Amino acid sequence: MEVILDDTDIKILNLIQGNARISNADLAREVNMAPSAVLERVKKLEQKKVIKQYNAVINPVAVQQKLLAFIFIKSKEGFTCSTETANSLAAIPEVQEVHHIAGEDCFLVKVRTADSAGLMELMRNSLRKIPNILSTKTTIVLETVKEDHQLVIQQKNKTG
Amino acid sequence: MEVILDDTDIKILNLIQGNARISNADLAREVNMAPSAVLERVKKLEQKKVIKQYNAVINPVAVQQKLLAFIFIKSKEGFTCSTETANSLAAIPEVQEVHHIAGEDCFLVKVRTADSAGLMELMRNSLRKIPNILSTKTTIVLETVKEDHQLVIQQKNKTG
DNA sequence: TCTGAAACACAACATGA
DNA sequence: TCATGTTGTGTTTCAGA
Repeated sequence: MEVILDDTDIKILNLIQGNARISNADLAREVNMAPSAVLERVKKLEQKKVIKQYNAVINPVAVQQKLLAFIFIKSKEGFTCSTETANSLAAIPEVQEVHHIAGEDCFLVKVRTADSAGLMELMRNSLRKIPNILSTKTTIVLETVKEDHQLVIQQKNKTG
Repeated sequence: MEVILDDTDIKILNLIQGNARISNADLAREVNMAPSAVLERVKKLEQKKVIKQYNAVINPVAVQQKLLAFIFIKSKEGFTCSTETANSLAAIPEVQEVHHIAGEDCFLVKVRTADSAGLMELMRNSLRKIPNILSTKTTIVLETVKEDHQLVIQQKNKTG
């Protein structure tokens, strides 16, 4: 099912993606509509899964999650990269992202742990237990300059 | 400044990170406190930047952002990896993440575009304009199995 | 740092256009 | 799909412990 979004929807998405706790009343003021109409649109966007979730972004350092790493994983299935392996990776709480990628490796995984010892433990315990993993290649992040998951949502041309 | 979080704070963070729009009243019920006390804690967590932001997570496909890629970037400064280059990368709206990484390459960048043509355009226009970039190595994501930025926040032992 | 109370604002729903 | 109006609930502030 294709979702059709008009300019008002896009305006709402752009406002809400950077400030999920904006009140419906404020949202209504920003787009010059009645609150009830805006609420209806937001509910519809949630229902259609255009809005997937509302997250509070927490400073990892404040909660003792100081290490960030990307791990490239090669699996036995080679080209096929079974969803089973992918799901096993996804089930690890420290794993924030699992991507099936093009190229020699099968998966790219983003993990966050307290420190290098935590990463070691994760690799020894959680990863080792997943069958079909052939090899891993870990890239440690020294410093994160930007980490923002807001999308660039294009408004349609009003003259188009 | 070190931030001290007690178990109530951690409970609040765990609740709010998965549901940023939870009402303060519900939050208060969950932790068995008066709404005013919870509000005070949340405000403090925001002020201390433990909570950095409230985001709505938007389905990229619904807003025509179908391509996800990771780009490894080698820069002329080699080992130093100037913050200037990092900031130039961070300034590109399609760039969601910029990490300074250990190893041969300098930066790992996560980008989201409409399609491969959009990625091509980004590399030709935005990246080409940044001096000091020596080479890039792009990894295309075929399928994202998991993408969740919630942290694993550990509660302290009540018996400790 | 918490509770409790009180004023105000908002969310949510129904109705009708 | 939107505006208006009503009701119940939530937010926010303040005093006091």
